[in-house]
Amino acid sequence: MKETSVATENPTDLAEATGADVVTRFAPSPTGFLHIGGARTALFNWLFARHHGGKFLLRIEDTDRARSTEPAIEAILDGMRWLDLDWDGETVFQFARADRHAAVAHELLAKGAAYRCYLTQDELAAMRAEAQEKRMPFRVRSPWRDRDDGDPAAPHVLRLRAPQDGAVTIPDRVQGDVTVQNAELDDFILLRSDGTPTYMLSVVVDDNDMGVTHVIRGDDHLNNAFRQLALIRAMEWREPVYAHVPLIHGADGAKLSKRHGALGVDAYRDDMGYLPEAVNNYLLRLGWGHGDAEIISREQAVEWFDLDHVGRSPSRFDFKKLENLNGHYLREADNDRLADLVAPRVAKRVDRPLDGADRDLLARAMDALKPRARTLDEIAEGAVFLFLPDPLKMDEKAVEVLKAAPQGLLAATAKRLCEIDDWTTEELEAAVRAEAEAAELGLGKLAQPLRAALTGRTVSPGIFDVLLLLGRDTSLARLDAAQHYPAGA
RNA sequence: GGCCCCUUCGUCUAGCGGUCUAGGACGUCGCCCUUUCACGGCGAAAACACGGGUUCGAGUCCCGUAGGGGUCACCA
Repeated sequence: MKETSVATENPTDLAEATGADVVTRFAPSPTGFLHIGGARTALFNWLFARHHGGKFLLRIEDTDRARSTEPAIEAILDGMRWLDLDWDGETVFQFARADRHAAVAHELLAKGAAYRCYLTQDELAAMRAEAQEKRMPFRVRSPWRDRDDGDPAAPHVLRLRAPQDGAVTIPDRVQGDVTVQNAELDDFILLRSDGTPTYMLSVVVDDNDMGVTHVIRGDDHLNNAFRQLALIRAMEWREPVYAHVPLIHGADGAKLSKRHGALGVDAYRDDMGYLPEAVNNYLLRLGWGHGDAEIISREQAVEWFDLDHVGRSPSRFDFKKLENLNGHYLREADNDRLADLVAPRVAKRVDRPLDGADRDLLARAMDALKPRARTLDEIAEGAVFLFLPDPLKMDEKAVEVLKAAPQGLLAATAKRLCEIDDWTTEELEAAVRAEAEAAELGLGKLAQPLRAALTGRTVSPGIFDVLLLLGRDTSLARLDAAQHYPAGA
C-alpha cells in the first residue's frame, strides 16, 4: 500500500502504469466516512482484482470542492487499511486531473460530439416547470444542440451530443442485459459554465486513463452507466465491463442513510468492537454466496469470488449475524492481539490505565474470556473483575447469592485454599471439591458464592480459572472481605 | 409520476427444468454438556409474493398484478 499522495500529473500514463488484464477501482467521494456499503463495494472490487491477478486502484472523487474534506479522505483511507484492502499504485485524486477532463471535453467539442449550450438556469427552471405542469417527463432538450450562433464569450456549458434514437443495452455482469431508450437520456453537461468538469465526464476520463476494465459499483449508478457509455463511444474508447451491485439496506428494509444506520466503518471498529476479518466475512456474504460456505477466509474468498454469484436484490444489514461471526473470529484470534485491543476498553471501565503486567494478565485470561464474548466490549466487560480495586463492588445478584450462602462456607473454603502449597488449577480444584463434599453441597452451590465473592458478579469464567487468574493474595482477600460483606457493607 | 432493477424461511443465502416432500447460516424455541454465563453437540418451528401461461414436468423460462428499491442537478 502506497502513501497517500498527490494525484499523478501526467494522466495518459495511468493506463500504461497498470497494464493488467483486470483493473478495478474503488472511487469514493470524500464527503463523509467510509460507510458500510462503500466498504462492501471496495471489498468486491478488491476481491475481483485479486482473484484475477489484476490491479485494484483507488481514486478519490474530490471534484465537489465544497463538500470534500481532508478528514473524510483520511477516514476513508483509514477504513480501507483497517479492512486490509490494499490498493495498487498511487491514490488518484480526481480534482487534480480537471485540466485533462476539460481537454477531453474540448476534444469532443472539436469533433462535434459536444456543443456549447447557452441555456440559463432560469430557462432550465422554466422548462422544468412546464414539463411538470403538463405532467410530462422532464428532459433537457437544448435548442443549442442545433445552433452555432452563440457567443463563445457568453456564459455557457458544454453538453454531450448524445444519440436520440435507438436504444442501448448494457450486458451488466450482475443485473443482466439492461436496455434503455436513447430518447430517455438527455444531453448531459460535460463542463460547467465555470469551466470545471462534471462527475459524469471525470469518471469516464479517469476510468479510461487508469485502464479500468471492470466497473463494479452500487446499482445507484446503473442509470449513469448509459450516459457514460454514450461519452465513451463518442471518444471511441474501450467500453468497460459493468457490474452494478444492489445496495445494502437497514434492518427494517429502509435505505441506509446517515440518519439511519449508515455508520462509518470506524464505528464498527471503535464503538461496536468488531474485528476487521469478521466485518469482511459478513460483507462478503451480504449479496454473494458460495454454496453453504459461511466462514470464509481471505484466501478462500480470493479463490472463490466471482460476479456470477452476486445477488440482484438489495439485502438487509443484520447485526446479529455480524455479531455471531465476530464471536467466531474472536475465538480464533491471537490472545496477545486481543489483549491489546481490549486493554483500552478495560481501562475505560476501571478508570485507570493498564500497565504491562495488567496487559499480560489480560492476555493470560483471554482463553477464559473470549469464548463468552461476541464483541471486544463484551470481553472487556468480562475482564473487569481482574482489575477492579478492593473492596470489590458487588452487583445485586451477587449480593443475593452471598446472603443465601450457608454461614461459614466461605471461611471454610478460604481456610482450605490457604493451605494449598501450589496455586495451580489442580490444587485449587481439589481444595474446592473437598470443601463442597465436606459441606455436603453440590459444586454449584459452592461455586456461585465463590464467584460472587471473587468477581462481584454471578457470571464469570470457570471458578478455578478465576481463582488462578486472580492469584492467591487477591483471592483470599476477596473471600475474606465477602464474609463480612452484608454486615460490613 | 417517467425510466430501470428486484422478489426462496424473520434475516443472509443455496438452487442455474426433473436429484426440491426446497439445503445451509444467523436469530428463535427445546434437549444435552455443565460450577454461572458462554462455547460445543443434537433437534424443532420457519420460505419459493400472487395470477396466468410455456413444458410431459417450473422455485428454476415468459407475461401480467402487487410489493420493494434505484434514478431522474451546472452533487458525486
